[in-house]
Parts: sequence; structure tokens; C-alpha cells
Amino acid sequence: MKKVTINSVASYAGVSKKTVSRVLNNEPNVSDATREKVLKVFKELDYTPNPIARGLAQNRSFIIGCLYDNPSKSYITRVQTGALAACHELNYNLLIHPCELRGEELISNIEQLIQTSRLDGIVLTPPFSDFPELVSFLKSKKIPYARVASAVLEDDSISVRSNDEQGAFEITEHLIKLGHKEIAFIKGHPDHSATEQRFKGYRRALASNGIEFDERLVEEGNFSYHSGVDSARTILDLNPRPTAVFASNDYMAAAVLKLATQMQLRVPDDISIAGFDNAPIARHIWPGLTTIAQPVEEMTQQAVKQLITHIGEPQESPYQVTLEAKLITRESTAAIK
Amino acid sequence: MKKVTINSVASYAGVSKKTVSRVLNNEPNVSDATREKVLKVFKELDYTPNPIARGLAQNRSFIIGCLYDNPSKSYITRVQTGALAACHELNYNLLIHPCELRGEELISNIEQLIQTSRLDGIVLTPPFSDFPELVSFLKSKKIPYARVASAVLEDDSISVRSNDEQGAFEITEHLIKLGHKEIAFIKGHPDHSATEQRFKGYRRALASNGIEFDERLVEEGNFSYHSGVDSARTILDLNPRPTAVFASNDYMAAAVLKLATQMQLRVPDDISIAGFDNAPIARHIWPGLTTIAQPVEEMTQQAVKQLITHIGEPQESPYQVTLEAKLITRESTAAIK
DNA sequence: TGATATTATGACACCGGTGTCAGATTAGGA
DNA sequence: TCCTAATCTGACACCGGTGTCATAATATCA
Repeated sequence: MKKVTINSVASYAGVSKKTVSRVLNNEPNVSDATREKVLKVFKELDYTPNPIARGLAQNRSFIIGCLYDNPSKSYITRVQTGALAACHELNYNLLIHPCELRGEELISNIEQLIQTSRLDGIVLTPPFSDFPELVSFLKSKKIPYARVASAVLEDDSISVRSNDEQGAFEITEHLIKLGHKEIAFIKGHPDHSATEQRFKGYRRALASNGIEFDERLVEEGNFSYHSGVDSARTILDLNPRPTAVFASNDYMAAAVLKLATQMQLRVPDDISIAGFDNAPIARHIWPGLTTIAQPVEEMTQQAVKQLITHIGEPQESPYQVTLEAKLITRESTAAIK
Repeated sequence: MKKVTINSVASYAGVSKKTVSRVLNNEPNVSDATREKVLKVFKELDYTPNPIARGLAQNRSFIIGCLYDNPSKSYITRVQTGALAACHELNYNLLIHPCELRGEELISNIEQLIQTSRLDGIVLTPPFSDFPELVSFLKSKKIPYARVASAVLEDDSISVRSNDEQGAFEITEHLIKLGHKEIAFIKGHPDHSATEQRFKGYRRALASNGIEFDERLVEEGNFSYHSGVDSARTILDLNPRPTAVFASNDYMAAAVLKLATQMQLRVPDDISIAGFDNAPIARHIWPGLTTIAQPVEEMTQQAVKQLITHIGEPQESPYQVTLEAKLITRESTAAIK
């Protein structure tokens, strides 16, 4: 039951360490006979190369970090799922690192993370994806990074996003087509670039349908359920009350629904409610929320895959892709009566 | 901007590598003067030891794995939060590993994980905590492990749990004290040991209050929202309809609430609903769910901390603790009319 | 067939730490 | 003051891989 190392394999196969190493890494200049001999020994001895030794020799950790600061657990796990899929595929490990964007010493926190864990790269998820201080820090330190769901496209970094503006446009237009004209809007957290994008989409839909934008219908939220409750209170107390509410995410939409229900309002008969993200809660409440679904796993997976693939080889034209967001209609929106 | 290694520190401080290493690890037999000299150089050069090199020398990875297979995203993130806290404290990294208990080749999947990532230990979360095949595999391979929220206490492994049986007892008794006698019960997933425990607590509460157990009031669920919908349909169609439903977790309870609302039943006036876990959804719906809160982060943190602390030193009497679960009453339960 | 180019292989240093052990230094006691 | 014990310190091998380079084996061509 001794440990199987490259040395045992080498002596067992009657070749040098280096030759075994060549076979391991599919390097050329190994005769077919030797290669097969070594491969057979791999199987016989059930050999797995030690990534730590390899890492030391190559000055790599085979670990990438995933940064997030998000109140939505479902979003986080979706991000993780995508990142893990990519890591798995490319024999990397994922280090999750929740931390606060506005926390003390964010930069030095990240610096320490990179130093102590020797990360080979970092995936930034919202709201970090568009946080200039962090991005420029990583760039200055030459830490490879990729950005998920960023709104701002810098021209020299990997970025995979979906179109928030367009999604918000579509769901707003969906409400408009149902006859709604007074559509309240609840903004997300100001640190997230999606907040601005979704607001833009909302305004564009109004404008392109000839509905005048009314500032009084806009509330500031922060993506949390709690903030949704506050915003909902203000909105539902308006006189006249808007006939529809579009909240920038599903948690806030759920909060509107809760408050509306408490106020004996019937959804969607008395008021339509729309959300964003297609979080689990959107289908766990009654009525189910009309919302926008983004391919979060897919985005993250692509971003991480690109990140890992291009570690150590700076690209001329980095991977920048925008994926589709999709309108999902459920019971919380209906035609105005 | 050269790399700072133990060698640079050593030559800069005018001592040997080994002495630097001693200072790093707080080993004895270093004179105060030397120690301080080296410490000063650490600061001046901003030295961070390379965990990969250290790992190679000590045949460790400073990584522990966290296994889960859970439909509840909030549970997963709570587990992660606790595990990360412990890892952080002890300079370890956490490798998350979602996988299916009933998936193909679970054991070889785990074996490969351990082999390729050279994990120093593993935390098992439900339903793995009480999965005998896995536990005995780890034991046979001498992989250190700790179990979170396990029901079965083997006498030689680290285990931190909370009392599911007692929690279920309390919430059932809460319903009974509100005057309910026909209390339906929705079971969880059979692979989770909590399922049996919660059911036991329910029955014990009935028994100790002189209420006869009625098998027709028990439905099989699997902790998913969806399964809750199915169970709810059966229960709410019963004639006479039970006056309360205790679902084994909040997702299923939310499903009962959704269906009840769709059926125009008023909660809690017409029917009381109770859940378990205190998931976010419990307070994101209206009425909020009466439920049981478990200290998931705390459990996991303690388990991981013990695990890491005792890597490489088998214990005589391992850490086994049961933490308190707490009844949280919200609007979904009320006295019978 | 011999000279040369190409391919295959291994010896050895190295990555950045830790473990072992011997030797140097200091402290303690007679 | 000298001898012994305790404390410091460093030389060196080692962990398990990879990179460099020299050399051996084979292929190519004249």
C-alpha cells in the first residue's frame, strides 16, 4: 500500500522519471512502444500524478477563485455549478470566495487571497464584474481574470454576459402589450451594473411604445426581499395605483406580491407583477412570477473555461460573448381589465 | 519584483532556510534575536510562504472537500458559509463537491476526487452524513472525515448535529397546543436521516398528547417543492380535511401554502401550516411559515474545525455535539377556531 | 557504407518548502 | 574555570513533479 509516485512508475517500467513525465503530458519524442509500456504501468499501479508537485514545478496551483457578493443563494449556486463544470473539465479546482464589495479593504482582502492561495486566475461575478478598482488592480497585478454578466466591455478581458437591457425591454413590453400603461419599476442595488441596464430597458420599452416616463413610479431597491417590501409599500399606496409593477429581480417581486396579498389585492386581476432572474421563488409562490431567465450556469462555465484555457497566454482578441435572456410568462401578469 | 521565497528571506536575513522555516512554524529553539530579525524581513519583503511547496514537503494539500446533494440552495450556502469560516481560520481551502448520492459510481467518483485533489479530509453533509457505504469507504481508506447533521452516531467519528427529532416534536406540540388534532405530515426524502427523525418527533408529540396516530394523514415527499405540491393535493382533498399540515421542510410547506391559496383556503384561518429549516422562503411568502431553525453554519463550522484540527492525529474520543434547534412562530399557524 | 539529421532517452538541477542530524554556541553546575 | 547539558543553527536530503541539456539510438540521404 505504498504511495505510487512518478518514481515508482519509472522504476517499475524501467524508464526514467522524465520519460514518464513525457507520457503524462502527452509530449512528443516518446516511442510508441515506450509510451504504451508506461501507460500500462499507470493502470497496473493505479497511478495519479500529484498536482501539488506538479504545481510546485510549474509555479501553478490549478486553482481558480470565484468572487461573489450576492444575496441570492440560487444565483450563487448557479454560478458555482457553471464554474465547477468548467473546472472539472479542465482539471482545475474552484475556490469560492464570498466577500463584500463595500467591505473594508476589499482589495487587500483579494490580494491576500491571491497571495496565500496562489490562485491561477479569478472569475468575477456581479457586482465585482464591473467594479473598476478591482478590475484595474487585477490588471496591474497581471492576475488573469474573467468577468461574468458585466455590462461594461473593456476590450482586453474575457467577458460572458447576457443582455439585461434587452430582457428588461422585453418584459416591460410584455406588460405594455397586456394594456398596462402605469408600470412601476423597482431598481436593484446601485453597485450592480445590471441595475442600470434593467432600468434602461424599462425606459426604452416605455419610450418605444409612446408611454411617458413617470419618475414617481420608480423606487430604489437593492435586490433584497426586504428592500422590495419597502418599495412595494410606497408603490401600492400610490393614488392612482399603478396597474403593474416590474421589479428588478424576483425577490423584490415576491415582496410586492406578499404585500399586495396582505392588502387584499388580487394578483394579477388587480395588479400585475413581473420580476427578473427566474429564481426558484418565482415558481414557488402563487401566482408564479413572470420573469426573465438568464443562462447563468452557461455564462459562468464559458467564462471559466476561457479563463483557464488562456492562463499564461495573453490573448490578442479575448473572448467576449453575449448570451440570450428569455421571457418566461407565468400567472402574475395578465391583461388589464 | 522578483518572487519572494524562503531562500530570499534567508539570505536577506543572513540565516539558513531552516531557521526561517522554524520561525514560520513557530517552532522552538530559535533565539529571540534571530526570530525577530527574520520576522522583520518577512514584513520588509512582504513574504507569504508557498502552501504548495509546503504541501509537497508535508504531503498535504491544505484542502478539505465538502460533499453535498441537496435541493435547497439556502442550505448549501449556509453549509458553505460555515465551512469557509472554519477553513479561513485554520488556513485551509475548501473544495465544494456537489454530487448525487444515488448517482452512478458515487464511491469511485469520491475516490477519484480524493486521489486527484489530494484532499486532507472531507465534510459530509446530509444525505451523505448517514450513508453507510460512503462512511465505511472513507474509514477503510483512512480519509479523515466529519459528519454534519447526522442522526446515527458512530462512536469513532467527528459529528455535529442538531436535534431533528426534538425540533419536530416541538413544532408538532406547538400545533397541538393551538388546538389541532388532525395534523397531516409530509415526509422528506428517504435518503436523509432527518426524514426519519422528524417523523419520529411528530409521532412522539402526538403520542405524548394522547392523539392517535393516523396513517392516512402521512404523505411521502422528498423535500422538493414539487413533491410538496403532490402531497398537498392529496392532503387538502381529504375529507374531513386536516386542520394543520406539518411539512418536513419549508419548500414543501410553501407548496402546501401555494395550493391552499389556490384552493381559496385561508391560512392560517382555515388551515395551519408548519415547515422545518427556516429557509429564506419561510419569510418570503405570506403568511410567513412557522418553522424550526437549525444552526447550520455553526454545525458545519464546528465540524470542519474539528476535522482540520485532528488531521493526522486520530482521536480517542472524537468530538460529537448536538446543538439546539429553535421553534420560530410566524403567521402560518394559529389556534383552531 | 558512412556522414548527418532526427528522434528518443536519461542525468541532473530545480521549484520552495520541511525533516534529520551533526556541529556550534550558550547556559548551568561543580 | 572547566565540563556537561541544553539550546541554536545550518548542511543536506527529500517531497514528486518539470525544464534543460547532453547523449544514445535510429532514420535519412548521398
